[in-house]
Amino acid sequence: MTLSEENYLKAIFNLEEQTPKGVPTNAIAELMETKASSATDMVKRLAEKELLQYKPYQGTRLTKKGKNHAVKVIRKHRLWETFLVENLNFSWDEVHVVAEQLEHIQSEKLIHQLDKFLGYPKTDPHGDPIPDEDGNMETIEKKVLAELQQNDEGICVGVDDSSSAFLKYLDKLNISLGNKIKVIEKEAFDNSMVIQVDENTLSISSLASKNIYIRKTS
Amino acid sequence: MTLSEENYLKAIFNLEEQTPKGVPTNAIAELMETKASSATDMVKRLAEKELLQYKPYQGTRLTKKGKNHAVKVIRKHRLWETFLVENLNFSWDEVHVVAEQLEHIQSEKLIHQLDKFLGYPKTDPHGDPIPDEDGNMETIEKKVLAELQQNDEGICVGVDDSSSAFLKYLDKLNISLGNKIKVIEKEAFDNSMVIQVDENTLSISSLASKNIYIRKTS
DNA sequence: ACAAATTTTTAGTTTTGTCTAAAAATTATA
DNA sequence: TATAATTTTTAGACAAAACTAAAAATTTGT
Repeated sequence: MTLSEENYLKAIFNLEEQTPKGVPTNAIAELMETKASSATDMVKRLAEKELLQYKPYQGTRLTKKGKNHAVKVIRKHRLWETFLVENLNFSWDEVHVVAEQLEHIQSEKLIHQLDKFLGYPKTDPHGDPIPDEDGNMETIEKKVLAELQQNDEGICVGVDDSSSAFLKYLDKLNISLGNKIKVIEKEAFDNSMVIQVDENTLSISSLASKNIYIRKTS
Repeated sequence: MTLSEENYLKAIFNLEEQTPKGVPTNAIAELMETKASSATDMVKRLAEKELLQYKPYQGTRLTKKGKNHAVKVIRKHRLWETFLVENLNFSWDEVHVVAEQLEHIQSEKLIHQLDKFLGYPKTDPHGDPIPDEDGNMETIEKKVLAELQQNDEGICVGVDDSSSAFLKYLDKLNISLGNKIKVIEKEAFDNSMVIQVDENTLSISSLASKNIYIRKTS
């Protein structure tokens, strides 16, 4: 399994959650920042290896084998992110790029021992669940902050980790995993919110509130 | 700088110590377990990038730029080996293969923080010196055990890490870094030795004694 | 010094993963 | 339901890194 194949597999895995009836080639190409023709080529190769099913023009679906492999890569990615934040003083917006590299290191023992070293963490620094050795992971019932109503309360359990600018912004607002968040006011006009984070009161845009995941507590 | 280029650079760096007047293409090919024609191709590419000087049929020498880069890779390799042994319960014969992969991860911050995390170690688990951020490393004055005479004493400061079988053998004999070793008897016939390792007395072949490095203390 | 042996290079292919441009299939629209 | 717009695939090229086979340069042996 090459590096490139692994990256495509991971991308397709992530896309499947949103498009359960066959992932379109274009979506893959976009996420991989490449051309549709390249995505077609790769999808064909992965189909030969029985990592996914592919019918021309109908999109693809990972096979069990492909899904297993993707989950393994995700497990590695999230364990490394945890290590970087917990032990090497990385901040949560810096870890992604490095973990993208580390996730491809091949060694069963390495990842087993890393997991043990970290104390078998259940979630990574962005609140995403870490699969165990058998590929099972906690499903964290999370809502987007934007969906909460006035006086609703919850705990920040995750963020959309795709944008490092966003993560830096959250740092500035002092919002991080585990914070208790209460909706003080919801502005119907632009969907902005006034929220209370632990003891701090602050205002947050609609866009930002759509990227913060909450586990409701009331 | 691709993965392959980095591996060649490292190989050439290691060969230069033994062949200071131009590294022959064949030697590179052999160490890289590839064909001479491939080595020629790569050497040409590295020469274009000014990482080494190359005149057809005359062998190559790394430039300062090439040497710098090679040392950086070696630094990463040895820091990772240290991490694997100290924190992830790897034994010294298992670390090499994994470190070969980890040494190619690109992140200044990662390696800086890893060094700090490990407490700025001076040597790796095989006793080889770890270069600092500026590329400087301790030169450890080491002799091969085979050269010692009867009643000479020393401390085990390194081993030839190329063979995992050898490292496993040393584990069985309970020889590891930092052990005090004394030559009890030297057999002229086959150059085998009877040595005392800490409190243990044992016999060791000529071949083995050529692969153990000692810092003499008497 | 000259033929033989060895080392090194060149030339031509292969594989992986990408690209552009054009063709084909699908979906949307009027 | 034709036609237009969009999506997807095919065909043909390219670059990196390897290979094989053959040619060229160097070194060795007598």
